[in-house]
Amino acid sequence: MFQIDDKSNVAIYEQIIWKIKELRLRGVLRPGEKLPSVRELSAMIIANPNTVSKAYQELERQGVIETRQGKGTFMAEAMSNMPDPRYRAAIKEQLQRMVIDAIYAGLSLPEIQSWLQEEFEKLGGGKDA
Amino acid sequence: MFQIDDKSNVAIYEQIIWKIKELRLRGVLRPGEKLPSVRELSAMIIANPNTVSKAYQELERQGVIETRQGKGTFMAEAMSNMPDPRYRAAIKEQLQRMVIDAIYAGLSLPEIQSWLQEEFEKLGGGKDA
Amino acid sequence: MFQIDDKSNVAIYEQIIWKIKELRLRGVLRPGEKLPSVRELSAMIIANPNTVSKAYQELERQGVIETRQGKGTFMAEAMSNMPDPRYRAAIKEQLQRMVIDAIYAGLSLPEIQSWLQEEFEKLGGGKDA
Amino acid sequence: MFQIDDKSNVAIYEQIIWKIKELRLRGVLRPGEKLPSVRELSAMIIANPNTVSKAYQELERQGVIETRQGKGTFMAEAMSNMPDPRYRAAIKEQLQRMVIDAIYAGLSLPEIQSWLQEEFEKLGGGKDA
DNA sequence: GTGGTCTAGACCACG
DNA sequence: GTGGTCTAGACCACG
Repeated sequence: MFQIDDKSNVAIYEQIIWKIKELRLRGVLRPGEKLPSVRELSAMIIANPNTVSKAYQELERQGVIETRQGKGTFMAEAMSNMPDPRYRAAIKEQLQRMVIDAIYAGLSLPEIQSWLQEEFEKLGGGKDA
Repeated sequence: MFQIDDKSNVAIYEQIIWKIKELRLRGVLRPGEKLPSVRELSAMIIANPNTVSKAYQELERQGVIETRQGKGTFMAEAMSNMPDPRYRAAIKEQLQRMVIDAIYAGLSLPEIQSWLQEEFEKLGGGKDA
Repeated sequence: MFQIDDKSNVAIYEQIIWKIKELRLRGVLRPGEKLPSVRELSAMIIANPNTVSKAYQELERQGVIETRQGKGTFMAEAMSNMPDPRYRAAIKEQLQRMVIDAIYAGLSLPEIQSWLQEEFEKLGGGKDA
Repeated sequence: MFQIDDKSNVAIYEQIIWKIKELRLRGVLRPGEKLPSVRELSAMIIANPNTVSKAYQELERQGVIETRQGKGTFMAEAMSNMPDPRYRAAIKEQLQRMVIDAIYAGLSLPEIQSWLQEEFEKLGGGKDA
């Protein structure tokens, strides 16, 4: 279920965040579903509990998961979209950098477009799988 | 010509790298053109010369710019595309993360597609502007 | 284990790079083995941490070592050979310059051949010691 | 006759030194032959006269060329070998670094041996062509 | 504790 | 004037 890349430049806690969001979008994790505890997940992926904890805190801040005292951590019932304009701007910059790198890697627009569509479909396009 | 965001999470030297690639793709910087010296650019963007130097070194390693001893730094004549498969995989991951964030931000596929096309056109799509 | 020559014309960070590659080839450093931290090595060889850091960064770029976030730096598992033709050309030039200097120093072909063989054997000839 | 690589990491004055030694070893430049003046050579290779001057000074110091006041610069009559042990040690280090790089580039001993022999023969092996 | 980034500034080789 | 190397040291993210 869970693959983390030790050697990646992307911080492990960020990999966890993206992975959980991805699993949510793909319908593998469902609303209200219980997540592994910090200790369980850190054991599963061989990471420091602090690292998992940091990921969970950030996910909670974003409304993706919820902690219920004494009961554990759960996927949120609703998928919160954050229509924060600053957030949109950040994504646009992410896309701009990706496009620059892509052109330098010799990728064509149709190629990236097909990747984009493929990813969107794999993730259900937000249609709350 | 050159805007650097102090408060960004993206490191200054990385911002410089992307900016120079962007200006190259948009045709603002042309093949063989002389770049500002390390000291000049660091004065322009109010950064430390070492930071600019690090960006220039990485750009040289990527074949984007060239250093000629005692003469300064120049845009490379040819735009090197790097058909390195590892590099393509890294870009695909970049795109995957962007899509996850985009869906969570409530963006639709058509919206991102139009952003993508817009960016590609703005950057000449590698058609060596 | 680690000797750096202060007075050499070869930059300290380059000496570190060659030394680590040499120790790897001689089997002193083994795949997956933990390297001294930047701070430790800089203390060992009495150099600035930044200098060691620069060497480590270049070694990582070449695939010789790997950095794992917050865990330290490790020898890569596999020895990456880089069959980059530009790289081969650079080595041939290195050899050409060495031969010119050798002839001017009055060295004969058999002498250099025996040095070459000796070095190759000492380094295991890439047979992944 | 003379090729200098602007973009090489090897300093231009060092390229000139190696080139003149190479031409001498290959018999293109002969003992006692007149060399182009500093100004002529700097014009030929589009370099700064100071750069050529530095190369000539170093070549003279090594006994490869001779300056005769008011007459110009000439190849030395005899090929001076310098059996300086420090010099031999430096060449051995040069060879060691080359071998390390070669193994990392996936080159085999026979390959380098054949390169070595080839170069030696091309340069007359010091047999004062 | 670990490496990454950045500043400040020195010194030097090269051109 | 140009970039390359190095020192000294701060601050921070990550684990």
